[in-house]
Amino acid sequence: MLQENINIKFIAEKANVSIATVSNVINSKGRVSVETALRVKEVIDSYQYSGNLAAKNLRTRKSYLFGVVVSLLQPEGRIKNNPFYWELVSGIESKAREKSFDIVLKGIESPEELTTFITQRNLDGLILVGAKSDSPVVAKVKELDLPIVFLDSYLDESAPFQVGIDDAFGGRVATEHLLSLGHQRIALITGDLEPDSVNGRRFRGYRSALQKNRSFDQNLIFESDTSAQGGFEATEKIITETNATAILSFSDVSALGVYKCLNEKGCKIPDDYSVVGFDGSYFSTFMTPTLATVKQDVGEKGEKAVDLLFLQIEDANRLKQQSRISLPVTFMVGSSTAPPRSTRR
Amino acid sequence: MLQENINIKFIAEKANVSIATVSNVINSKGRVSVETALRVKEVIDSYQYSGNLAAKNLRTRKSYLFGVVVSLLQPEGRIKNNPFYWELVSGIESKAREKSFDIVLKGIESPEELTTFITQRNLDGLILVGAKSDSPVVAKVKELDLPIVFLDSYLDESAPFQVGIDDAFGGRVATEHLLSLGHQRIALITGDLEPDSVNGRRFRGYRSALQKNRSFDQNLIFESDTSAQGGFEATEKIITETNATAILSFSDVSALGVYKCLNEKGCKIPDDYSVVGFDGSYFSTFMTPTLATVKQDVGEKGEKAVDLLFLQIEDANRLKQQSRISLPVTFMVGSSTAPPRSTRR
DNA sequence: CTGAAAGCGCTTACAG
DNA sequence: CTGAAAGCGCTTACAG
Repeated sequence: MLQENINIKFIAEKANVSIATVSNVINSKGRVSVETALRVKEVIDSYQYSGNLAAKNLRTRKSYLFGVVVSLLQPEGRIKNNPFYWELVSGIESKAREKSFDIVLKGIESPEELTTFITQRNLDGLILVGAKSDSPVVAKVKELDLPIVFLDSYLDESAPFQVGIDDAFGGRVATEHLLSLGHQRIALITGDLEPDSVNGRRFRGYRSALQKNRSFDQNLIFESDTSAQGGFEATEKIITETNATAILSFSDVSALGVYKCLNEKGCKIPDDYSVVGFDGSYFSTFMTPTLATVKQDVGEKGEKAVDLLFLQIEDANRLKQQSRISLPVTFMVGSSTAPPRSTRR
Repeated sequence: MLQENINIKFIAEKANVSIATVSNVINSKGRVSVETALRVKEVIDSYQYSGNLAAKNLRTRKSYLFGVVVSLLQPEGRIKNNPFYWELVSGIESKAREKSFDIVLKGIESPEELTTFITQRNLDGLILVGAKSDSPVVAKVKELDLPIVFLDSYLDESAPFQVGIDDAFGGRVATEHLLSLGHQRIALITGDLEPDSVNGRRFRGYRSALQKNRSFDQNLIFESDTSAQGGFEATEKIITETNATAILSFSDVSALGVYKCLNEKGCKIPDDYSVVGFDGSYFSTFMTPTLATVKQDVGEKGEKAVDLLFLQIEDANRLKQQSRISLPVTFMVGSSTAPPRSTRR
């Protein structure tokens, strides 16, 4: 007694109609009488029939699949450790699910792998995270006739759909907060500092605030890994090599290392050093003292990216329209900042 | 000049062979002469042809797709905040990629959604994370004739393929560490305490260690959210309602809240309270004082799960074989534990 | 309103 | 060693 495959033909037979009618019912084409439709639906329900997407895909060229690519070409560390990716992917998935799209998560090691991935799977859209403007992946992908959204990237107009946050503003507002407290020497801990990157923009904000105040100093900038360890090592240098009174870290994760190092060296936060982070991670309010930070909504970033994908799918004309979404950030006051020691009494 | 679709027919024409031969070359069936194979390969390369998986899938019933499902039926908070999921998914993805499988990440809200997902996409395998033994999803999924691996679940023999860690051992070793320091009253902060769950097993380890020592006390157990906030709230109660000298948290994330609360109340770690976490998160060594914790390798858990999937795919006979992989955990000494105050001088 | 037929791009017996 | 043909499960003109 072998289980017959439940496919459209099986349903058609049970409902005494043709497979074309079953298809019309499923896709609500409306060219079916109400009674027939009802009967077909009943059969579908009773057998829990749910169609074969591969066959549908083959016929319609739609896969209902979005690719989410986190380039492995980036420094390995960032991928494994950044606690944000899950939140991001979570936002993407839930938004995609609303419209019955699935997401396939893919790490790639070369541009060719990406195009192969896209064509093999007939992807309906692609979300690329943290692509660098000069990356061969970006060049390759822009040639494709496919809805794409770049996340946390700063690409030129040839990549019309991008979602990010106001990084420059975040960098500026964090710096201005420290300036307003009276800090003049604000050390910076940053990841990779390419100009057209998230860090690059945050840096611009930092620099412009300081330049307005004539206190920008190249020697206070420390490029390190975006990780707790990276923050720790940068802080060691800051303590010994500079006379900074405040530390701005372009990620909360690094700020963990800043705290650790300051604690080990017997430096008090905020008495000896004020500290400001970036991201507004779930743990920032649980650090002691509470970390002042620039908060962003990572989940929403993912959701917006999916919105832009659907925009491109639903209205092909918009393909030409520029649409860079820049989500706002908020400065979160914490107990990790105070006026510098010299100005206090 | 419209771009012709590059499909198997196109390649066949360019190479002057039939599509059957192209197919045989692609799939290395070996029934093709060396010269022909070479010529075909050249054409394939020059057009960067990469096949259509939907068509292949339709024909062969293989999708080269694994589903990774994090049940949304669990308390919402756990999904969004747990920093481990990314590490887990990262391990799954990289292992799957080695054998050219892609993974589709899916949140589900009902058992029906899951079966629909599986049949629609013709999944070749499924990884289910943190399923409860009495969950309808588990019941539904076990009926299916599909390679499945349960992660961090404690199901009976009817679910032969499971991957987890030695939770009971972890709970025991953490407790014994505190006992050996002289602590008698060890408060416990745990998430959901179902018997057949990760927390349930860790609890068994905790309880058995304490019972052996005749110091198990039901009043020292605090069930709360697996989150920093949950840890914070539980600690407030521990301080005011108990005379505990040590706190064991079944997650490092909660331990963040423990630290926060103790700091706020002016309690010193480890002088007033010893603290032990669980998981060995990237941030545990960056807490001050360094958190003693039970370390697990989340990425490896994901990789092992994929291994078990391939085991089932490659050898259908093993479908009956029991194979629960329990990965080891290591106790990581930290600066967060010390003998209780009363025993010190 | 309904159904027969073609075709999406593959693989796989089968014949030669 | 090679190719013609059938068929996987759908959708979509098209005819009736």
